[in-house]
Amino acid sequence: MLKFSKKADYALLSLQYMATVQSGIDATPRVVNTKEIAEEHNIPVELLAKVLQTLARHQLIESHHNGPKGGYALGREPRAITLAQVLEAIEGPLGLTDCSHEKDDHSQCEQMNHCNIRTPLFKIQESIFQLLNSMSIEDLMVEETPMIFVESLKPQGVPS
Amino acid sequence: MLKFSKKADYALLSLQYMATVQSGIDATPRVVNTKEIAEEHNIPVELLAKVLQTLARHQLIESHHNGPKGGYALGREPRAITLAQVLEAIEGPLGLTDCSHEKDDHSQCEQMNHCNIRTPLFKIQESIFQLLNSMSIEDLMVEETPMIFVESLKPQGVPS
DNA sequence: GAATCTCCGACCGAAACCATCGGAGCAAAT
DNA sequence: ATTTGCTCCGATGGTTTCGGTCGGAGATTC
Repeated sequence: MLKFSKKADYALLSLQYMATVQSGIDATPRVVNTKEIAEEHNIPVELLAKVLQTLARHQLIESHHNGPKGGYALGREPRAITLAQVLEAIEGPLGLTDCSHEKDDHSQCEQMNHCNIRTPLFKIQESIFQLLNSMSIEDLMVEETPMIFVESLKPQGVPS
Repeated sequence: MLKFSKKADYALLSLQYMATVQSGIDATPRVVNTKEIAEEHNIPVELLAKVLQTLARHQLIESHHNGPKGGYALGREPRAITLAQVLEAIEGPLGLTDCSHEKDDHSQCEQMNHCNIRTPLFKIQESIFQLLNSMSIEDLMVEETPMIFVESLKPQGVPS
């Protein structure tokens, strides 16, 4: 539950990689191609290509001319690319429920005609959005501790 | 993306309904059966049955004797049932990535041998957990404004 | 004791997702 | 001008998850 799709993982990995690679170089942002990222992270090239295409279509990255020396580079500075933007580009509009986006009609949700949990769920949704919007690619560029295990995912005692 | 499954929706609806129904009655918690909930919210009975079974197995609700007059009731007070518990019961252990739970070995994640986004993602994950753990069934029992549309899901300007 | 109603586990089709393949277009290098 | 290597785009297949359905087992009421 709440798991990112692999495409989303690949997108985040790629963006972080591109940001790291071109950091320190001010004038000429380095162009990096699909194959390089794929080999670096050991993911299938063709699938990654599709992910990068999608990111380019949403202008999160720029495709620098075809042919040799071609490739991608970040479209903006890392800080200006939020995680919400990335996820939305890859997975489409995000929301906890189906009825989050039906601006036009709410006929879809007839099955829950007496739906009483909409409002509180929207509040949760809003909090998650805020969280994902507050973090950018820049925040992914931290020195990495090799392996961290989150031990207790279980709720530690019940709020009473 | 980030969407709840229908089973999760059904679970939350049911719990909220059971909590509402038995509120005001102090001594004898009212037992409610599957059919009643299903008809109330217009969802398939058999599927809802499975959801309730799962909830019972995780002791979020109690199954009161079979036969006529049988049914379910909340296992604890609404405040003691967090959303995280519900989701985890229905969907299994929740985490943004696959490598969130591999306590034993990390062989699974060979494909991302140079995975550099683990730590920041775990931070996001932790925040979401905290959020889902801070809200309980009780928080779902609010007076409902008939229909609310969240208008702007899009990021409103970029943090610079 | 029979009937009725419930909980419970097993089963099946549908849909989404991951991954793959082939081809077209284009710019740079030769 | 030709070749090379890369980006793009569409169509396709296999696999897993999810939504939904079915029949059986157990208990209580009449």
